[in-house]
Amino acid sequence: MPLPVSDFDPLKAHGLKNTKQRKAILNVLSHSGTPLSAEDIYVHLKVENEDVSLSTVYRTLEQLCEHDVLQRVTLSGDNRMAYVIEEKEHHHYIVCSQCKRVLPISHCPLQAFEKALAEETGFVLQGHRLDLYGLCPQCQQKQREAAVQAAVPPKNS
Amino acid sequence: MPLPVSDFDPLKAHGLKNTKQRKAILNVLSHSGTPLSAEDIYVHLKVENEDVSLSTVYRTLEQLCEHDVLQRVTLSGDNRMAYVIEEKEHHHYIVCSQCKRVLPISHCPLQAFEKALAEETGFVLQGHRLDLYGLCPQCQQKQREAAVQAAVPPKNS
DNA sequence: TTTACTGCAAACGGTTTGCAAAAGG
DNA sequence: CCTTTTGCAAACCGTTTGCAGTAAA
Repeated sequence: MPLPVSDFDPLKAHGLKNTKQRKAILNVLSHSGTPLSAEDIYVHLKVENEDVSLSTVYRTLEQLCEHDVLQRVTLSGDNRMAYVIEEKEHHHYIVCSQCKRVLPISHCPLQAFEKALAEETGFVLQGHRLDLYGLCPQCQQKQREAAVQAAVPPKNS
Repeated sequence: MPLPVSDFDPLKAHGLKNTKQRKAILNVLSHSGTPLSAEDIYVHLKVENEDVSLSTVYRTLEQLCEHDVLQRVTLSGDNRMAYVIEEKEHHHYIVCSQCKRVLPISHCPLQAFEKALAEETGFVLQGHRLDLYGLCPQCQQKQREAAVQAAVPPKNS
């Protein structure tokens, strides 16, 4: 359940001007559980008749990333950047390679690995990028149905 | 130690014509332990006075990926695609966020995690993307030296 | 000789930027 | 008012594509 944005105002908190456009962008992101691209946000706003130019979307997103209000992520099989409201807990995503649905994953399995890796390589670890892809239950189901369909010898037509 | 490309010819093996350009591209990749971008390869060839157009580089890379001779990877903090000779063993990379040096990591820690995740989410896992970033030993050293330098009160300007 | 391949230049898609007008504080 | 911020259009950068010429088999 997304909290109302107004509860803690990231714009005022960072000395940024409180414009209609920025509020609208933050509003879209705060109501989406998953990362959105600039274009996603742009069309979302268009649908809601909030008129914000694409460059403003880009500029706002970048600015909010610099202030650590948002986080940039890049998901498998998509050349675009995507953005989420910065969460306190670190987590990853699994993307359905068919319908592109994105599911957040709360647990990150890499702490132990990073520690071992640091010892082994001498690197000081600063972060990582992990995302997974697969078929979501719904698309598996569709695929099964299609297979059954194909197995039936075509009657007429 | 990179094997001579000629040992097993991926071009002939896949019914692709054995052109000078393709051999040159494969040669560059087989002598690089780490992923290279199209541009990387292009300039590499230019330096060696092998004249290959950038579009040919792109077309060759894509083709070889389709035939599973190469693998596309995308590394943190770089919007470009990079390419490596396909290895039998699955592995990942750690990138130095300062000097951009890339170090391959042989062990992948995600098998167990994927299994658990499949059970938990109902997804059929198809793959993942993981890369790590940090500071390499050399850049840590440089940073330490810089810190010492800064600690000394500036004598004469 | 046939077909695959190459180089060139132009197109493309996502992102960034310069500039003059508009709006926040 | 003064400073940000905005919208527009043009630039940008990595990548892809159409096409006419070239080279492999």
